[in-house]
Amino acid sequence: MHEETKLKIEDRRRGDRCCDTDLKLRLKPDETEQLSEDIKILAHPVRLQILDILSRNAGQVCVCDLEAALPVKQPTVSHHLKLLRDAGLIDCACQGLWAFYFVNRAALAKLRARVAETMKLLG
Amino acid sequence: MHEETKLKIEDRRRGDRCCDTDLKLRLKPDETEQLSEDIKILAHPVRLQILDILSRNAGQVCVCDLEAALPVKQPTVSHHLKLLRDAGLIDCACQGLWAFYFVNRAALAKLRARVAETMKLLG
DNA sequence: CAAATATATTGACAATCGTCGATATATGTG
DNA sequence: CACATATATCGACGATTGTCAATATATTTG
Repeated sequence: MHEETKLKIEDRRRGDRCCDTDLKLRLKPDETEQLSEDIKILAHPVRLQILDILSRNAGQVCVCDLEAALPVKQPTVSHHLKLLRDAGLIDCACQGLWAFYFVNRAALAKLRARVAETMKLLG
Repeated sequence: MHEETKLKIEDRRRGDRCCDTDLKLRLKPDETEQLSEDIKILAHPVRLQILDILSRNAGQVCVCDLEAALPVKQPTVSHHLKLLRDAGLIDCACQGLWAFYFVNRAALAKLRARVAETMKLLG
């Protein structure tokens, strides 16, 4: 089906077989998988808003404060907090009945750098 | 239920009512919605790989080249290409039987800037 | 026109995600 | 202990997403 010598893309003409091009991936499959997983965390308005709020009120915001500020109910807030926590982007300090959340600035900076680097590569 | 004067966060004690904090959002709901929508486009390994390939082979890659390089079948490749096209991040030039795709560098740069700005804000 | 090829589209299906009511757990109050 | 409050977890449900076989469309060749 394929010729033995590969067809250069620039020589491809009408009727020539295609798919003989050997495209290398600069991003390795594993890296890509991991990166898209990380980006997914940011791809939700509520999670962006949570990060926005926490970034300016470190350690001073409890779950019900967030619930009051966001368009979702408490279990949903807790759900998104858990995702952000599992991703290492936020953390919390329990104090009495409350859980005061804060951004993990180091982790967020690291993610930011990785995203920026990748996007620069792609653009 | 709530006192008339709001409780300062730093004065909150055990048993005090919470949720009286008036948290302002730096990111407006509409912006946040739009931004998360844009980020979602990047949150898939196949789409990241497509951008990776196209960025180094502008106008030289057809769909079946991509199919050969990616772990998904042709309809799925076309599907992701359509999403990227609808988002304005790529474009294509049809030539005979082939559709040669390329990255819209201006659009990607614009998205990159917006993402970077937001992440800086959050960190 | 008939056959071959490349791509897009459709439709079905499974998997994942987002949401919320209900409930569990933990802490503090009287 | 009984009660109230804050948060986490569970379970169900609908919405969205990802995938692919099948098919449609378009182009080119003979």
